[in-house]
Amino acid sequence: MKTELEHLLRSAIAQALPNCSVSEIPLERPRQADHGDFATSIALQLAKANGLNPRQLAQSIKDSLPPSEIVESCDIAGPGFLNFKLRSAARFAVVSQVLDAPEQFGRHLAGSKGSIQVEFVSSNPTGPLHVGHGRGAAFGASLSNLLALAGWKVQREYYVNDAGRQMDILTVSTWLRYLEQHQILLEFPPNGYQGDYVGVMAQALSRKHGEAFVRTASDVLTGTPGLPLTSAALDDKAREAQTEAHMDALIHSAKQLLGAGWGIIHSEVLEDQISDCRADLEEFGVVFDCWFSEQSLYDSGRVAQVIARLQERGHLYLKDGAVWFKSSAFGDEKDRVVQRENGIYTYFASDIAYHDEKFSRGLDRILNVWGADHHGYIPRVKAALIALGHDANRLVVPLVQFVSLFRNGEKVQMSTRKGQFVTLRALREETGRDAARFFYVLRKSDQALDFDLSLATSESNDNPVYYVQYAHARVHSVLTRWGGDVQDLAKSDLGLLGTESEILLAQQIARFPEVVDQAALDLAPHSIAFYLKELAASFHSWYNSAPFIVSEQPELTRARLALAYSSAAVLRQGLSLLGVSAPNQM
RNA sequence: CUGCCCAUAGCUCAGCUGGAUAGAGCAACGGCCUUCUAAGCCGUAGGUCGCAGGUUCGACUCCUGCUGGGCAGGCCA
Repeated sequence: MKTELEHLLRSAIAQALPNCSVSEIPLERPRQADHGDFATSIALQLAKANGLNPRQLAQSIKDSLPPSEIVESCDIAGPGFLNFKLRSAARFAVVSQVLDAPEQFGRHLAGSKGSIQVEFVSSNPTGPLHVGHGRGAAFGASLSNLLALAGWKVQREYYVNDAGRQMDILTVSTWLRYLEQHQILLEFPPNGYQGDYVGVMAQALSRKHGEAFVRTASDVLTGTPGLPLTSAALDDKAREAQTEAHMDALIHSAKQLLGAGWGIIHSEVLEDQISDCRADLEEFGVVFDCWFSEQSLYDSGRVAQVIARLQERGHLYLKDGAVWFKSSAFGDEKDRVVQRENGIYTYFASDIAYHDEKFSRGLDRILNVWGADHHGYIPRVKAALIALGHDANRLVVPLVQFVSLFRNGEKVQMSTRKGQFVTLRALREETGRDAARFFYVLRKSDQALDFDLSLATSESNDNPVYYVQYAHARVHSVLTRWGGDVQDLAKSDLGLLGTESEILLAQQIARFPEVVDQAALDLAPHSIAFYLKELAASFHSWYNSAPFIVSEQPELTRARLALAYSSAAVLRQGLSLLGVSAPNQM
């Protein structure tokens, strides 16, 4: 409908202004009904560029419009707007379009926009996902679905940080709990992982390996500086430094004492965390095509190779014993270390390798969904890509802001440090998957989110999830009451429709493909959630305005049910983008 | 100190890459169930779009400055 109008306008403009090339024609659905079904300000824009009177230009565009089946009238209004009113048949044509192929509505040919990778969540596999990861998961999954519908070939990826110190700390933490369970008592380091899941993994180690990993306390502590005493005359900074040094020494000691056993514990702990994470996300309706291992970049030599390439291109230099990347030459605010004084690569080094690997896959676009606290990291990654000769504009990094939980109007206190964070699993258990998925995308992603648990769990009309789902359930309830064959609805006489609320609802339905396109362009799944609320509102309003089933008028009944059924189909389609179910009964 | 994000109705937030009289949900007030699910609908009221300039036919939208809040600035990840 919209594209047809665009064609009409394009041909009219070509005739009215033969020498003018028009790239894009803005067509909007006016808020006010008396401004028609569609309006365009194109005459205002072209008048400016060509030094013409806007209203006169609008008139000549109008006069040049080719005849059309769909246009009832075209009016010039205000300073030079062109307002189009559609014929009734054109307004309701969308109903048969939806009924003919519900799954195809709003869908572009798969891959027609190109290929895109969405990397999201990518949390360290060092503990359960919490509510912050949940937002990244809900956003990334919904965005991926949205992009797929809009015609992108989408690759969903989770980057597993399975190399590096954090994994070592988790491994040591598990081992220390294991030793505890075997009566080897050591003070548990405050910077170790405190959660209960660590003890659970330790028990699993005992079941599988018995006492194979038991060592004496004095052996374990050999070579460590010990933990700083709380009463010691050290300032906070020095105490923290010693705590970290103690952890590093513990890791070193554990590797020495355990030999091959270290690798066994490390890999079992990792496997445990990844499978737990995967299961958690699957229950949340979030599935990945690829779990990409950071460690694999080291194993394949990719990290060393990419650093060598930067070296060859002359973008590295030595300073204070470390290897620096000259990122400031490519837009970063300062240079960054890629290889430490001790020879170990930084996280940044493997990240360069990872992004280089991504860029070698031949994807048209690459999205990294990151927590907003990582925004300072973007310039250095782009700098590395540019330095390697890539087109860094292919990389886009949507940022996801923080989540605060509220229960009964009070903020739920969370602190990652003390291990007091609410897990995604706990949130799902409290609110259910549908409410959680919907609430997460109810806010623009770059805006901090206050998640109202009381509202999400309330079975009241305040709850937007139920509001939308209820509209869908009502349609199916009526269809059941009617009892006819749903397949017949496609053959209904839609000419019988035409009340104000019916027109409004049909317009809402017709808007879906436009909303999908725009939301995909903006990387904004929240637009889908807002649209669904509006679509549901239009439906509920119509539902209350008149009964659908009129026993003495079977044809009218059929036409109305066709409209109702197409509403339900679009609601289902939209909800599925967000990973929310569309129940037939509530 | 520097960079990024945010500021819209009493509250929580939309506002379609510059358009017509700035929208929705809560909360407030007044109505609608012997009829397809009231988890619903209809109506009333509520605004100097943080402040001050600038760009132009036209600004919530773009630019500059200011105020107020969030985040980030490691040889951590």
